[in-house]
Amino acid sequence: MTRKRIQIKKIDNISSRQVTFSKRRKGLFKKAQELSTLCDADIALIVFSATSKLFEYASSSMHQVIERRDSHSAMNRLDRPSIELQIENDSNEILRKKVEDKNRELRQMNGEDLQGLTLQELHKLEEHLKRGLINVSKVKDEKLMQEISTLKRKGVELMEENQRLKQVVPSLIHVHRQSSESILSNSSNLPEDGGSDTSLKLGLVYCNYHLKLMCEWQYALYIEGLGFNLLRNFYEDLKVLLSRRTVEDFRYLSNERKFMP
Amino acid sequence: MTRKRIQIKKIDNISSRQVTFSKRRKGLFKKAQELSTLCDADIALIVFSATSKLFEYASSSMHQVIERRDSHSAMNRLDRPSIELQIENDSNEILRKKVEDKNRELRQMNGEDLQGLTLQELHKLEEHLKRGLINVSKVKDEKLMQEISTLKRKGVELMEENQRLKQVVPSLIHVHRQSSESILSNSSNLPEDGGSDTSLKLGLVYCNYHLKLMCEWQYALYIEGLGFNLLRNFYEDLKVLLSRRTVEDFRYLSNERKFMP
DNA sequence: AACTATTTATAAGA
DNA sequence: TTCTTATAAATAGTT
Repeated sequence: MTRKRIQIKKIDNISSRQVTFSKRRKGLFKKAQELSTLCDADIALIVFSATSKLFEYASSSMHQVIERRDSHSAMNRLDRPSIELQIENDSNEILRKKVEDKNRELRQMNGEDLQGLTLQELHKLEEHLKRGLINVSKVKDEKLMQEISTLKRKGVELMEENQRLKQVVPSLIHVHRQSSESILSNSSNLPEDGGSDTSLKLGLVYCNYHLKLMCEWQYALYIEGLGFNLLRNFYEDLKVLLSRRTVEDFRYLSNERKFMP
Repeated sequence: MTRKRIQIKKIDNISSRQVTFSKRRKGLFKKAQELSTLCDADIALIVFSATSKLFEYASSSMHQVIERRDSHSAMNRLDRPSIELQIENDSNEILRKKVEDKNRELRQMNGEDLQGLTLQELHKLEEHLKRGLINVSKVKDEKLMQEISTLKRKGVELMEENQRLKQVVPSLIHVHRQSSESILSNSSNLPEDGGSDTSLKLGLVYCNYHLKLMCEWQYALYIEGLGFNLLRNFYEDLKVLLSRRTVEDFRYLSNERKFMP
C-alpha cells in the first residue's frame, strides 16, 4: 500500500512474495494483538506460509480458543452448574464457563451489558455497587488517615531533630571556622563539607517551617470536617514535600540556598 | 492510528470499545484475507468478542487449518513428546487461576479483601466503582422512566375506556331494572350480575380518579426535577394500583363499595 | 534491513 | 450503524 497501489492477487515474484509475506504477517499479528488488548477479545490466528511454515498467535491459548469455537454451537444446553458439580467436576469447559460468568458479572458491575436485566435486577446491582463503594471508600479513607498520621509523626520527629541540630550549630560554626582557617595553610576539602553541613541545617529549618504550616492547615481542615478531596490534595502536596526529605535533597536544598544571592 | 494516537490498552468507554472492535475486526479480517491472497498463505482467524460472540475467517476451511496445525505440532512432538500435554494440563491450571483472579476482583469490588492494596489502587478501585454505579443507575432510571411511560399510557387508555363505558351506563341501568323486575316472577340470578356490573362502573370511576391524580402528581415530580427516590416510591404505588386492575379486582372494588354504608 | 512516498487504517466526531 | 475527516500506521518499491 505505498509507493504504488497494488492489486490484491498472488504476487508472482517469489522473493518479493516472501518479503511481503514477512512484512504483512508481522502487521497482521500486531493488529490481532492490538484488537485483543483494546477490546478484550479472545483471538486465535494461524498462518501457514506457502512453504508450510507455521506461525500462530493466541490471546489466551490456542487450544482454548479452538475448544471454545468447537463448543460454541454445541454448548447452549449447559445448565448452571450446581455447587456439588462445581466441586467434583473441574473440566476445562466448566472452568471456562465460570470465567465467562465472572467476566460478565464484572462487566455488569462496570455498567456494561445491562440490557438483559430486569428493573429489579438493576436495582439490586445498584445497591450492591453502592455497598461496595462505601466499603472501599471507608478502607481508603482509613488508610489515608493512617498515612497522614504517619506523615505528621515524621514531621514532628524531624522538627525535634531540627531542634537538637540547631543547638549544635554554634559548635559546628566553630569547626567550620577552624576548617576555613586551615584551608589557607592546607589543601583539605573539609571546609566545603563543613559549609554544606551548615546550610543543610538552614535547609532543614526552612523545610520544617513549611511542614509545620502544612500540618496545621491539614489538621484544621480535618477538624472542620471539610471534604476529603481538599484533604487529599493537601496530602499529595505533603507527600511530595516529604519524599524530597532525603539526605541528598536536603543537600540540594542547601545548595540552592548557597547559590542564592 | 488517527486523529490522535492511542495507547494499546483496554478501552474504558464501552461504546467506543464496541465501535473500535467492530472497525478493527473488519480491518483485521481484511488484512488476513489480503495476506492469504497475496502470498498464498493458509490462514485461520478466530475472534471472540468480549461478549463471547464468535467471528471467524479461514482461507481454506477452518477445520482443515486446525487439523493441519494439530499435525504440525504432532510432528514437533516427536522431539519433545510432553509439551502438548503439558500445555493442555496447564490450561486447566491457568483457567483455575483466572477464576480465582476474577473472584478476587469481584470481592474487592464488594469492598472485601482490600488490605493488600495501596492507596493508589484503592483510589482507582473507588473511581471504577463510581463509574460503574453511575452507569448502572443511568440504565436503571432509563428503564424506570420507560415503565412509567407505559403505565401512563395504560392509565390513559383505561380512562378513555371508562368514558366510553360511562356513556352506556344508562342503558345498563335500564337492563338492570328489567332484570330486577323479572326476579319477582322468575328465579333467575341475572339481577345479581347486573348489580355488580353497575357497581363495577362506579369502581372504575373511583379508581380512575385516583389514577389520574397520581399521574398528574408523578408528572409534576418529574417536571420539577425532584429526586428519583420519590418518583420511585410513587412508581411502586402506581404499579400496585395498576396490578389490581384486573376484572376480578374491579369486582372486588365494586363489592367493597356495595358493602359500604 | 532501512528508507520513504504513498496508501490504508482508523479515532474522533456527527 | 455509517459517514466523514484528520492523522497515525502500514507498507511497496527502492537502496
